Amino acid sequence: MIGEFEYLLIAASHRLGEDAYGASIRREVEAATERPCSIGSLYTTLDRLEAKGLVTTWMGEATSQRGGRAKRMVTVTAKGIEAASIFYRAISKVSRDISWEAQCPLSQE
Amino acid sequence: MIGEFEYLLIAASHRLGEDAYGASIRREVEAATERPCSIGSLYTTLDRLEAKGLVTTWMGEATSQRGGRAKRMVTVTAKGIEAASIFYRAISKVSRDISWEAQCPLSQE
DNA sequence: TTATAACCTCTACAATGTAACACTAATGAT
DNA sequence: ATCATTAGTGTTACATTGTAGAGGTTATAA
Repeated sequence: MIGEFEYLLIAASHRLGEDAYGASIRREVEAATERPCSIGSLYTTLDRLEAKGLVTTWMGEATSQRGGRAKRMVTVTAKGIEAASIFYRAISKVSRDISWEAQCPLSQE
Repeated sequence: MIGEFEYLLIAASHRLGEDAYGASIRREVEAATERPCSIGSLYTTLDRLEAKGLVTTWMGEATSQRGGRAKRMVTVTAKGIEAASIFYRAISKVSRDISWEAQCPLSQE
């Protein structure tokens, strides 16, 4: 089973489609989690996902804009979609009927 | 951030309410993931959740039924609900607009 | 020719996930 | 009585994931 962070990367990549590459995925993940995602975490996990065949990556062309370094593009494989699907289904299933929010107006310890 | 398995335990415990204890939580997790959940995984993770203050556990009475050993009862703390909520929100947010299922009728490699 | 911007790589370590195996305490059957 | 069976829990060790830090490349802008 893939982990939580792995799922975040796969889902973010899938959402981004053609525009999925290291830095954009990172921004997407940060937007979803509302907390910083370190560069190291991201590429390390991307490497692992690729090793497991859940995503494919390749280096794009350098673009002609300030800092236009070549990007590491990402595509989720069918196997990756399958893994994400299983993960998501499990989370959804165990969470059915639960509404985490609004449990306690003022979160007390 | 809590991990995926930790989330499964918290959510299952929360769903079970008064009936949450080791073995019942295990069954709930297995139902959600559709795969076996080893005993060791369960208690090890339960210990960690308790150490982090995300759940409270205590030993119940032995019941008078075959194999009626004392159960380790579990309650999710406010802090645990908070953590689960954050996890769930992140997953939901990054998954918005994605429908994993029905991507490919016959999952090809 | 130096600053700044946008990106990627590598290394090491901490936290989580997981299985195997062992143990306890009750009932039911012989 | 004693032995199998059922329902539970605990411990240890190791594999997999999560995460940060520091450094390196390639481009434009000043």
